[in-house]
Amino acid sequence: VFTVTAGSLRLFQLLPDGRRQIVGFAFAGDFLGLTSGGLYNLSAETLEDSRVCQVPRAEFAKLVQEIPALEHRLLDRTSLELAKAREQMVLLGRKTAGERLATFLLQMQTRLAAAPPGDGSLRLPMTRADIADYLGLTTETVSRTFSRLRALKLIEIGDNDAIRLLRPQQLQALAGGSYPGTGAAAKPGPGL
Amino acid sequence: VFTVTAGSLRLFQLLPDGRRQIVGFAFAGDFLGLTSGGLYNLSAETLEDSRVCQVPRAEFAKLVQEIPALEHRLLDRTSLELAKAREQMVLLGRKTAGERLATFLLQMQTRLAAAPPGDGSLRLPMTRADIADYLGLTTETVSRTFSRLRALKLIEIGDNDAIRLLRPQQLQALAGGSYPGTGAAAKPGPGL
DNA sequence: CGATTTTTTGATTGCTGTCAATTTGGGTGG
DNA sequence: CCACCCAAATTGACAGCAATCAAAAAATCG
Repeated sequence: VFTVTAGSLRLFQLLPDGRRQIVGFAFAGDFLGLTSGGLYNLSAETLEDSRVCQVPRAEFAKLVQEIPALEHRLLDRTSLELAKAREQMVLLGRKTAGERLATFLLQMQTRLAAAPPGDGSLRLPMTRADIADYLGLTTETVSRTFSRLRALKLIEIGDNDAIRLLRPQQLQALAGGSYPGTGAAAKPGPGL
Repeated sequence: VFTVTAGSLRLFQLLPDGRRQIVGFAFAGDFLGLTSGGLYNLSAETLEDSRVCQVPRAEFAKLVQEIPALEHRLLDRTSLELAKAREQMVLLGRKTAGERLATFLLQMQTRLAAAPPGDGSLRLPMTRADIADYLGLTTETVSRTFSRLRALKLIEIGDNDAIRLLRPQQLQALAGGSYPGTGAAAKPGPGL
């Protein structure tokens, strides 16, 4: 069980033949390690010099028993992670390359709002290959799509990896926010 | 907050232009409704005649307060859902149509192991369109892939929607189980 | 049994992947 | 400080899988 205190990690799974899917990135303050039965392990690698706080699982379990509020918070966080995972499923299942990258940039803007180079730009700690494996694309497509967004004047790419979002509202439109359908419960189905 | 007591539902999100991503199916015994802040709503529709048990959110919250063990169970379930969502991200981001369908059939075999028509076959309650929107494909591709698997003698399709998995081990190989990478924590990154 | 929806099959397009080459950037050692 | 080296990123040409467009066949329903 870990907490990230500085830096950033990529969380991913591999297929037997080496294909990789990055299921998320972890930044300072993020929590890792709930495995629900030990199966379903994730792998994690640092993206840059990082620092994590490690807690033995047994000790953590004791801590949870002593402080019920902790479990409450944990459930809250996990539910949020689940919701984000589902958003990502929408992205991976239904969005085009341009929409994926726009969504990603807005995500990163939200996540990295505090830290980056002061001015409105983002410094992405991950490589194009990481972004590709996160968005279900290839490095080449990611690169091409960056170029296309730059040509459209939606973003600006600085000398380092600094990226500036020029027209957030247009990016937002391109990203295609997902919708809460018509109703919360059973509607058009056969019968209930 | 709901619990499914009979039947089955599809859980999905929509994009503004109508594209749909089904993020999961719910069967008898499944739990719905943790929203972590109200944002991120899912939509749900029945796939067949179904029955759910509805509990007002306020009442549920009280119940949770009274029974701490309930929250523990809830966290466990949610963690499991998160793990499954991540598996699905691997499918959506990195698997081919054939691999997706094979994975799906094995999933359904696990889920529907108890109920279906006694003999080893599955009765899928969802349409080809639902399957397509769950696997990030189109109806046509799903149909074609079913035909291909049938031609390969990996499955058999009965009169109704009954499907029999002929060679589970080959399907398993095709599905490409995902891997727990090399290490659990930071490895090849720059430094820690 | 006719009407409608769902599924299957076919023809073609196109987005993204693959293969390949070039350019850029960062790090190292002279 | 600069030349060199290597990894990462970009760009180009081409191929392929799945999407799209279209139509036929099958199943469901009233």
